[in-house]
Amino acid sequence: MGRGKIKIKRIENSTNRQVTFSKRRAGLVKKAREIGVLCDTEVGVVIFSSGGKLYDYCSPRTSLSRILEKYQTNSGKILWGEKHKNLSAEIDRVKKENDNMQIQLRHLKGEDLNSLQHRELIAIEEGLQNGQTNMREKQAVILTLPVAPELI
Amino acid sequence: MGRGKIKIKRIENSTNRQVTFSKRRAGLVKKAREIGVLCDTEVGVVIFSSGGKLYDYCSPRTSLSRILEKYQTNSGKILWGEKHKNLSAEIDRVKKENDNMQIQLRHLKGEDLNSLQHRELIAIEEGLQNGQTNMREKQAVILTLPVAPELI
DNA sequence: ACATCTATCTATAATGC
DNA sequence: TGCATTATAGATAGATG
Repeated sequence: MGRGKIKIKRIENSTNRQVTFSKRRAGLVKKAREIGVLCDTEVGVVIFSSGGKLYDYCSPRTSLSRILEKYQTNSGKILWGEKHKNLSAEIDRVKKENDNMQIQLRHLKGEDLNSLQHRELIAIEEGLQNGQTNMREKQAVILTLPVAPELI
Repeated sequence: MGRGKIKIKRIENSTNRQVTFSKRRAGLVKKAREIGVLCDTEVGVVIFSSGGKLYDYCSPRTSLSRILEKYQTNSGKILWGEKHKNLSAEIDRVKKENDNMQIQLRHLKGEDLNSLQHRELIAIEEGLQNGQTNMREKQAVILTLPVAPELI
């Protein structure tokens, strides 16, 4: 539409490309607004220029966020699959750490020892003894302090 | 554009509205495709008809998901609502649990005791002694077994 | 409700300043 | 470089089958 017909393919001249981008972006947003009003629909448009700049439009009385939420429930497509996967993976990882520590704690308390090898029991025993040694040293320090331990 | 000019306001006749919706939706998507190709940009469009039906377009070689990911990093707006928040919250919760157990373990090993109150030290000491008691009982059982402990 | 047609309106490519 | 103009291509409102 204009003085000459153009082929729909990337405009090589970067100046022309930029100019056309501005014009057509405005046009696209205008059309989006119009269909929204005329047909009483919700419309969202997101455009990234090749320079990475962001432009968007969305019908009044709603938000991209809300439109996309609807999009997901309607299409069944998950838009943020990757992000969610990452978060879920982190949860799994942390929970596993958690379980391991839980078990260690139990062992140190003398619980759930039945499934352990002798070697492992020895290690725990050593851990307990180290702990007590350290603890006694600490207590000793406290007892030699000139004030009551409760106030430390 | 057409036999007559129209005002940009909701089309009351529902048949006309539906027809216009189809036509303009096609037009909008075509424009989106064109600006994408001509200007080498990424474009995403989401439309909900008033009947709740979903239509969308997105440049080839990408996906709405990717476009929206970019949208978020560029705009700083968060598009995903509850789900994401819930996952984040769970991560926080689990990590906190994690930290607490980490600390307990350290304490039982006799580390990081300096910041503790006397009362807390006593509790830990008791824990250690319980642990050792339980441990000794366990060891005693093992020692009375008819096979070498290593093979258990 | 759906496809086709066409007169008319709109968007815009090229141009000029 | 960016805005205003204008001739033309493209989109589409209403009509018709």
